[in-house]
Amino acid sequence: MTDRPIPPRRPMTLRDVSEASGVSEMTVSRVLRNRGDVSQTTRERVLEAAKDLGYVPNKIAGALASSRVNLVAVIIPSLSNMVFPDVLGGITEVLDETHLQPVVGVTNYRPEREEKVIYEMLSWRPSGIIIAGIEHNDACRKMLTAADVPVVEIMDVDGDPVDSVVGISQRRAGRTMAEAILKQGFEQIGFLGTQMPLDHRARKRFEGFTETLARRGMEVADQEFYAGGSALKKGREMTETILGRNPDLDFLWYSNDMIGAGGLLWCLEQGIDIPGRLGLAGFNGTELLDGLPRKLATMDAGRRETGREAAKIIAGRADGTLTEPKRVEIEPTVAFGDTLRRYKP
Amino acid sequence: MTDRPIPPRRPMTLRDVSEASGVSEMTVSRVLRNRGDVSQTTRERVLEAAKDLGYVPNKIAGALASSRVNLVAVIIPSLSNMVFPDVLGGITEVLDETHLQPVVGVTNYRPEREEKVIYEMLSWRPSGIIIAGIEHNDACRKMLTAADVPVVEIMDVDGDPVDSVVGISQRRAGRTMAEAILKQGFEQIGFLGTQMPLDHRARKRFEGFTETLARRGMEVADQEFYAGGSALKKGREMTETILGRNPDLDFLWYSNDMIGAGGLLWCLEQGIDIPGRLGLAGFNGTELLDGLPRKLATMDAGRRETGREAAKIIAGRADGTLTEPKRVEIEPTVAFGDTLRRYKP
DNA sequence: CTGAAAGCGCTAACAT
DNA sequence: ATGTTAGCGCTTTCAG
Repeated sequence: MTDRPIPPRRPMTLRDVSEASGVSEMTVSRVLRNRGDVSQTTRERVLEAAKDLGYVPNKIAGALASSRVNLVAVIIPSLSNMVFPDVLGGITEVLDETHLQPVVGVTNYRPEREEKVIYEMLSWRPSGIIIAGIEHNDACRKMLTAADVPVVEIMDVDGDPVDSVVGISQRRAGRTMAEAILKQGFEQIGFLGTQMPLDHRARKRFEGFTETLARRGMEVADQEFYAGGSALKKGREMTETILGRNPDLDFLWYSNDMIGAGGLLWCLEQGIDIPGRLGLAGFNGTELLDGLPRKLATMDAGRRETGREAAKIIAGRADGTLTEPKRVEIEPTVAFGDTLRRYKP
Repeated sequence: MTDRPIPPRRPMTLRDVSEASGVSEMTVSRVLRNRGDVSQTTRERVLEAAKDLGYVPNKIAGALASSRVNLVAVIIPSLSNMVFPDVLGGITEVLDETHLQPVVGVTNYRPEREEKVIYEMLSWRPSGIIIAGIEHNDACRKMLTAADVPVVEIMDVDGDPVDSVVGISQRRAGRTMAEAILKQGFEQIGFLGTQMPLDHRARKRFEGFTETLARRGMEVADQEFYAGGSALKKGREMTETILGRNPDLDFLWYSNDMIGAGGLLWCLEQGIDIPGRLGLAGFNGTELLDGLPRKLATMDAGRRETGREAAKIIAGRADGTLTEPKRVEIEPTVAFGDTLRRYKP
């Protein structure tokens, strides 16, 4: 056995497949992209050679040459929020039918991270951007506009979108919830939410809520906020605190289902009559609520549908089917569950 | 005002910044990458021009020229599982200190999707791959090996890793849990889990569990599986079913905390003495459990730490600090909570 | 400290 | 149906 020096391992290229199959690089490229007419024989020969070598095309080179990138940037504030995985599910569902691929970036609700993530994503020249929220700082807006890429802002339609927008009106959601609560005759309403000045969606919801109360000459009787920790536990604690401070409250609205669930559990343990003595509602329409002792009222924000619609817009833009910015407002629906309806219908 | 035809909008390049700043493309490139010596004056001039134009470098071209990509592919089965966002948190925490960027791909526990995601990710020539699980089909293993990229398989160390591996031994976790349960004198043990032949980690855990029982001449008295739907609700239903069928059970082990929580809630409603009459335990050490009426026993799988260690390995490989494959076994710990300890310590 | 030339691995646009 | 040529926008390398 001769002892020839091993040449340094060079990354594999089209050329290797070309040589292995005895076909020009161009034809190999055609086969690998199912493009143009290639004879059945050549096609098979190439495919076999490629598979045999374990060849994976270099999309970096491909993208540079074709100025086409099949990536869709999805920028969201958090993964642990329950709602974002759902949106992502809707996006994936639609993109799976196309040649497009979602790529996720997380900002942790921090504007400076959002800026960095957008910059980073844009530097890969994606086919589209789906981004949570409609509030972005100037730098972000500038980048998104200048990039000349389809942009879909999601989960909030109250404001001035960069391009397309899909989601519920958070303000309207707040109003609708307030109306539902008032209609049931509740009057002393407490609000419990996250301490997040940067969660604009929660803020707008709250604004819509108070606005409707104000129109009837009412206001939120008490509020309580939390940050960090187990949302379920915080829900308990905040509920105990707010009711301790203000025993006359007859309704509690929670800014998300998880803290609402915590509150519900605590109230049941205390033997509080729900919803006779105290009504409760959460927000998001989380699946989780199905397993609680009593079904917490909530509001479905159409997360999955939001994801689907956003993805459809990007896909439409990518294949030229769609050329204009689009605005899709999703209708949020109140789920009364067992904790909001005081009077039997 | 003259009516000159607007030239077609061409994507912005280094050249535009070069012209705007009156400096060669090469120097602009140097400034933008903080590379080499550039005079303070030139640097500022370039930076201003770039910012002014809203220039975002084209990483595709950069990566092609330098064969350096700052992306780390993170491939996980699901986002709605609670555990993966935590791992991702650990990964991000470490990568944030570097120039590397995580990019997430989701497989939905489907091997054919895993294959596709790996292929797609590899085609972008990432600096590393972090992938959940150690079980991959031949095509996947072949790609991962051939790619000549640092690979870290996570969350399971029982098997033959492609390269590096970080996580708990799922089998050992099952054994440890069995020992803890037996030590408390429980004897009629039921198991409740997900109906997922492809969730190898759950399977191995179960195998370790039964193995330990077998060593004492015991076996799992009954089992129940579910697929899809609200885990909390399924936990309730399964618990009712299994206890209905087999009232003599004195312990239930759930393959995840969410169904465990459902079971716990149901049992408490039924007035079952926990853990006197019936012991319960989940798995994962989820934060969620903090808010339950009683604290469910569980096992912390060190998710965040797993993410951190995996990211450290990739970072080390990327900067040349680390050259050998590494194996990091994380120690899972039993959290007794209020539902496992029969006798006060 | 700055610039010029060559080329990364692929594909568009033409040949043939 | 297949091959040839000329870049894509950047970075590497080498010269000033």
